[in-house]
Amino acid sequence: MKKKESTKDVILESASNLFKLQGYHGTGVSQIIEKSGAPKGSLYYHFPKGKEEIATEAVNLMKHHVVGLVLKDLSTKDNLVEAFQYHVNRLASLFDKNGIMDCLHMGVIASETAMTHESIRIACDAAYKDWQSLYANKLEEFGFESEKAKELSITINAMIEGACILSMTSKSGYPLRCIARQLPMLLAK
Amino acid sequence: MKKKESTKDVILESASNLFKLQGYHGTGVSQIIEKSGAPKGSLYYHFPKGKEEIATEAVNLMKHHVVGLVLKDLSTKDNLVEAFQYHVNRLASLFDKNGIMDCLHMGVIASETAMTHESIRIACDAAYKDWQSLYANKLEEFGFESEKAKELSITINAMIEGACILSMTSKSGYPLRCIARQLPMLLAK
DNA sequence: GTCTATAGTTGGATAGAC
DNA sequence: GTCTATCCAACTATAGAC
Repeated sequence: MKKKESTKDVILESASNLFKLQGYHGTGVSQIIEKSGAPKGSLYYHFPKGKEEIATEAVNLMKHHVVGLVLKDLSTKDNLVEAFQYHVNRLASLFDKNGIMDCLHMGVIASETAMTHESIRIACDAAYKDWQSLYANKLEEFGFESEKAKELSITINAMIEGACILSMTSKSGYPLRCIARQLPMLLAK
Repeated sequence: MKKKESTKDVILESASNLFKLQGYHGTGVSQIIEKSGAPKGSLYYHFPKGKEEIATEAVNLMKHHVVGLVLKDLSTKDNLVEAFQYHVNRLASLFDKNGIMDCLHMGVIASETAMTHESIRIACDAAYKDWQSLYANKLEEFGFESEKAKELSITINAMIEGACILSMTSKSGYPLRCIARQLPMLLAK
């Protein structure tokens, strides 16, 4: 049984893609309704609080999407370092192939709204913490003590976010591949 | 002899501060002229190509500012790891004190414009590469081979940019301090 | 070189018919 | 729940007096 995609879901998916690429202020409500095909009235029916509410829910959608992606990537290898390297290198390959950072880069919207739109900031914070938990779980699985695993998970999260920016700016997956090669030192016991 | 600050410089400094905090699309030309005190006519006299030209030159200003800051921070310690840790921890302290990431965070404007405003992208790319050169020089000074130094410098750059985002999102300098503590592993020989 | 006034467009948001 | 028409504020940019 195929689940019909509701108008709300269509709007949210279009919004999520646009926000990832152009950021919060760079994306207009009119652009969202144009891409989703929905009329402006529907949008304000489903999201009465307007743009900020759409962005908050779009961030939650990105969060769930990335959780799935990370879980899949990290479970492909038996070796800890190789698992994380596979994850990062796959992001690099996707970027080189598509020319856009179409996954796992929330940094733009997070930095833009951190000091001005509290509800979006909270959603971004929750997303980052969820991803870090996935990393930390994997690290503990391989013998890292809880506190150390937490610090490493934050470091890995930071490296990836930063490398996404450097890759976009230099138009090359090289920075991402570069941090992948430093993971053995970082995760040495 | 005190050098008088030209109208152009005042505009550029205001623009630079606003772009760092609010990003490219989040900052209006009207806001820049309001903060700088200059009238709109002057702005378009000094920057005929408008907002994009202001942003490009504002990024160059940030670049030079950070170059000075990095050179100063890295020269305070004789020990390699301690020098970099001092640098990162100082960013964390500044953030905790001021509540804003007022230095060394160009990620917002870089990601926002990477795919749409080529001249700004090039300016950001040049800034990142300049900072990485400073890091790489320090690393080579302490015996790292050229290629390895380059990869580490990119990694450090990525970690800092990413940690700035996480610190802003979580409203705490903790992520920055966290990556500082992982530097001994990363820079071990 | 400096400043004002304003053009022209797009932004987010709303009212009300269906 | 869906869609259209429309409001008003904000935006970038320009023209032209001084």
